[in-house]
Parts: sequence; structure tokens; C-alpha cells
Amino acid sequence: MLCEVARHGSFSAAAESLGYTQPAISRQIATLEAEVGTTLIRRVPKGAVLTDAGMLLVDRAEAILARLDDAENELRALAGLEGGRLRMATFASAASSIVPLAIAAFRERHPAVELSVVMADPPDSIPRLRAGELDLALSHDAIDIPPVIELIHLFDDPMYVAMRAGHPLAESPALELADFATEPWMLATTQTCPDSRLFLRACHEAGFEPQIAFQNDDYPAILGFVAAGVGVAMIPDMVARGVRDDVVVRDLDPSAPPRPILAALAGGYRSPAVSAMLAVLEELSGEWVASRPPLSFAAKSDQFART
Amino acid sequence: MLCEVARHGSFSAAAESLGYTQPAISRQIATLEAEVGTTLIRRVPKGAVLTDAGMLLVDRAEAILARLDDAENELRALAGLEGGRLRMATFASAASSIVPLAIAAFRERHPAVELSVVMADPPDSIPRLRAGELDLALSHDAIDIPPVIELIHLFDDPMYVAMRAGHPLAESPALELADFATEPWMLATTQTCPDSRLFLRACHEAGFEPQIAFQNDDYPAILGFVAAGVGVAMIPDMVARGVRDDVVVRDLDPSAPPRPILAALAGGYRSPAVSAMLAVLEELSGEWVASRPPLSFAAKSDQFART
DNA sequence: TGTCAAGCATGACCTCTAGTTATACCTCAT
DNA sequence: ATGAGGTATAACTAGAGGTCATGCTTGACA
Repeated sequence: MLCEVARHGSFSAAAESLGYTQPAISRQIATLEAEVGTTLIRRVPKGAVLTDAGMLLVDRAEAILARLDDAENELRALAGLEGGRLRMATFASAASSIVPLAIAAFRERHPAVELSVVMADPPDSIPRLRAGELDLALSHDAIDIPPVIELIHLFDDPMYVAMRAGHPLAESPALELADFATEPWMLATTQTCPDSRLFLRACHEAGFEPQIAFQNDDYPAILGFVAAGVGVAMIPDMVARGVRDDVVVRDLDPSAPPRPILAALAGGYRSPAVSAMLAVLEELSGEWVASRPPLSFAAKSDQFART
Repeated sequence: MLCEVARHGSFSAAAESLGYTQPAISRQIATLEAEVGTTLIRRVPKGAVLTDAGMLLVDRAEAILARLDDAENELRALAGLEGGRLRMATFASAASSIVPLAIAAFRERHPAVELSVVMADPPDSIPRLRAGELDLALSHDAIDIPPVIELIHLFDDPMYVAMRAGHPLAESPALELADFATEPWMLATTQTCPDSRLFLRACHEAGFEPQIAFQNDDYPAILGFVAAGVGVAMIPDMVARGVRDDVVVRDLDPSAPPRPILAALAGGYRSPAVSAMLAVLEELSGEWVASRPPLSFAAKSDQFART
């Protein structure tokens, strides 16, 4: 275009340099001049000379092309995770367990990515994911999640039963869900937390209908009730780690199935930042499962032990 | 395009705002995304949300569009003479007479225009005009100027005869060219100055062949020879003003025709700056002619007087 | 001075981009 | 269920932007 003509001093030379033919350049310049409303190039016998309007336009065009180039580079940088943004949601118990580790690892690998994390349970986070307000949401359970949301299974979070220290069943050698059929239950749910469905289904399979003494979506609160002896509760491994010592945690495997921990993504596009976070999460999931302490019923001081 | 989609939050709304249809926008965005290689817009049920790559691109695009706007305004400003450039050439005698006035007037009216003036006689300035190195050239005589050069007649510069003070004809009441038929002449010309042709033609019409004693294109030098009594010379009114007082200047009207003073322009495009300078020159020409002092032969101290 | 080379402009034609309309499909709200 | 509001897609078309062939002007040169 104009710049090349200016650089080469003639239409023909510019055309050759651009791989076009001379008439193409001629027409291009003509229409450009018509648009601008002034002559940009003086046709002289030896070729072409810029008018002052032409010189101005070449100057500006070069500046603009440089900006375009910058933008392109920035896009590439963003694809290379030297920029960008990741807005992530997590449910409460992950927020106090695996998520801090993930954030730390991600920050270390991709310090240039702007990372924001909010706490939101799936009934809140999934629609926001679909609406584009979030890029990634950590979820448990996969019920009622619309198919346009992509779900990636990270790991299974075992569910344990929690009872007050000194509970009659606390020291029993082998336990299963049915042993607690007559206990009052603390249910870790409101509308916003899906863990309860998993639990209720397991109870039905175990052949009883649990008596619900209290519902709350906050596990620390539930553990307070448990410690006070109001009843027993199912709590996930995530929460069981570092539990208060007036509560005993026991594995019911296999009668109480684990809850799946999922990463939820808006289907279709997966940004580089999202992919990177997924990689971090999958890596961390392996470590997390491996670091799960064995849950034993032998000693209260050593209460985390797998059967 | 992308910016409008971002602004309106949906393809349809952007389309309506731009006067296009929705599919047009849809395809535009799709091809843009293909070019860029990443998704720019997340399609969500309620419309469209920018990805971070999209946000970046919108930012940059807006910056670039702003620059385009700037460039457009600058072009307009240039058309309004708030910028631009004028490269002008002048022949020697105008350079010391009317041109300084023209430059001063132009500078005052259009201070933002970059004005450069070089001295060049037509055989030099006209080709440079055609080659686009100059925008305007002041010329005398119109011989041998190719038709692609546009010539604007500004005014006529009368030609006077100059002789040494005390020359036998200095005090004669009425003079014409033929009276000097036998005098040796100083010819104000080399190849570069066309004044001589005018003179020679006038001599032929007056019926004699002048004897050329000396040729030079520098009028002050010629006047030196004239003052020394080497011969006589034709000098234009421009030069006659403020001539040394050992030289007498007399009008030969109508036997010695005036030389035309012309503005020469490259044909075709006339930049705003050129138009403005032409206006200044035409205005000034009127004043210049009106301010021509009367040339009288009565007294040497009052030697400028028209017959 | 005639002729040739080099430059831009222009007409005829072709190709592909970027619109159009019509329609399908999805999601949400009633 | 169904209608409203959103995007995607197919089929078509106009026009922008190429190509080729050709004409015109100018400058160089024999």
C-alpha cells in the first residue's frame, strides 16, 4: 500500500515488492485518495512522490501498524501465559484444603496471570461459569450440572462418619453405615450443597431412612454439634484432616461412597490460564490423595487411619 | 466489529447498532477468531462475554481506532493549513524584492505551514517542480516550459535601460530601444536566465542586432559594468528599485516589452499551502505594481519615473 | 526527430470477501 | 410446552480487489 509506494518511489516497484501488479497499486492508491479527499502522491515522470498529506498519512500508518504488531505480540504472550486472567470459584471445604496449595503452585508457575478466587458452591458457581463470570469452578458431585459445562474428575474425597469422642461406636473394629441407622444425623447441606444427596442415597442403599437432626452447610459448625453429642455426621476427608480432638472420625468403607471432586469449566473454549490451572489441580490431586493419612480406630490421638 | 459486540453484550445488539444483520457479526467474529487463533468471545445463553484475549484485543483496537481518528483529524487540519509544507523556488531578482514580502505575509497568515524558499532560475526550478521536489516556483518568461506545468501570470515587470550617469542619452526626453542600437550591451543571462530572449527579440523588432559586450546572470554585477561605462543593459523594474546612484535608468516604453512574472505549479494537484501562497502572491502583485515609483528622466535624484 | 523504454491509468474480466435472507438450534422464562 | 431471545449455518449475491491487456505521457537516445 501507500507505505511501500513511498519506500520504493514508484508504483511499479512497490507492486513488485508486494507481489501485486502495478494496476492493483494504482487503483488502491486512487481509492485511498478518493476516501481521504486529497492527493496523497504526486505522479511525476520518474515515478511517485508523496505530497505532504501523503507523508503525514505514511507516518501515522506506520505508527498504527506498529501498534497492531504490538497487539499481536501481546496476544501471543497471553497464549504463553505471560498475561491473562483466571477467575475461579471453589466450594468451602476445598478452599481450606487443596485450593491454597493450588493457588500457590499456580502463582509460582505463572506469576503474570491475574488470579482471583471466590468461594461459591456449585448451585451458585455453575451459572456464573456459564454466564462467563467465572473461568473455572471446583465442585463436588455432578448432579444437576448442565451438559454444556465440562467436568473434569480430579479425585475422590472419601466420606467418613464423625461422632463425639466416647461415642459407643467410636472404638468398634469395623463399621458400616447401617450401624448408625438409628443415630440422629447432622446433614451437611442447605440447598447450596449437594453432599447430602450422596449421603441420602447411601442410606437408602444401606436400608434405612436417616433421622435429620440438623442441617447446615458449614462443616465446622456441624462438627461443633457432633462434638456436643447432638448426633453424628458424614464429613469428607478434606474436612476430617485437622479435625478437633473431641470428635472421632471413622471410615465406613465401602458402605459410604466418596464424593467426587470436580473441576467445572464452561464448555468449548479453554483459555491457556484455565488449562494451566487444570494441570496444577490434576498434579496436586495425585499428591493430595497420596498424602491422605491412614485412618485408624485404634487411638484417638492417631485417629486418622484407613482401615 | 468486536468492540461493538463487547459494548452491547450480544451479537444481535451489536449488529443492530452497526446497521448489519446478526449473521454478519457472527461470521466476522468467527473469522477474526480464526485469524487470531484463540476464542475472543464466550457464547453464553444471554449473549456474549469477552475472554481475556478478547478484552486485550478490544483495548488495543480502541487505541488503534483512536489513532486512526487522530490521523484523520490531522489530514483535515492540514487541508485547513494548520500544518503542511511549502517548498518554493524563486529567481534571483524576485528573491530580493517581492518574495520577502510574500514570505512575511504567508508566515503571518499560516504560521503552522513549514515554508522553505530556495533560489533557482526556471531551467533549474521547473524540472524540480515536475519531479515533486518543489511545490511552487516563481519564474519570468514562459518559454520552454512544458505544458504539464501550470503557469499563473502574476504581473508584468517593466524592462528599463540602464546606463552610466552622464551618458549622452541619459537626459534625452524620449527614448526607445533603437536609440541604443550601436551601444555595447551587458546581457543579463547565462543559459539559466531567459530574460535575454525577450531582449533579443525586442532588438530584432527594433531593427538591429545588439553588440554583446558581456554576459552575466547577476544584475548587481551588470550594474557594476554599466556604472563603469562598459556599456548599457536592460534591467527589470524589480532590480531598478534602489539602484546605485551612478547609474541612470530610463524607460523605453513601448519598444522594450516587460517581462512577465509567473508562478509555476506542477499541474494537477494543488495543495492547500500552494493555493494559499498563490493567493498571497496575487494580492501582493497588485500592491507591488501600484507601488511602482514613477520613472522620470528629469533629475538623477528622481530617476524612477514612468514616461 | 522518430523511436523506445519506463512509468501510471483505464477497461474488461474474474475471484473471493463480506454482506444478505432463511432457517436451525439452544436456553431461559412463563 | 411454548415463545422469546440468543448464536450458527447454508445458500445466495454484490462489490472490493485482484489480473491482463492496453493506452497515454515523458524522457533518453540514436
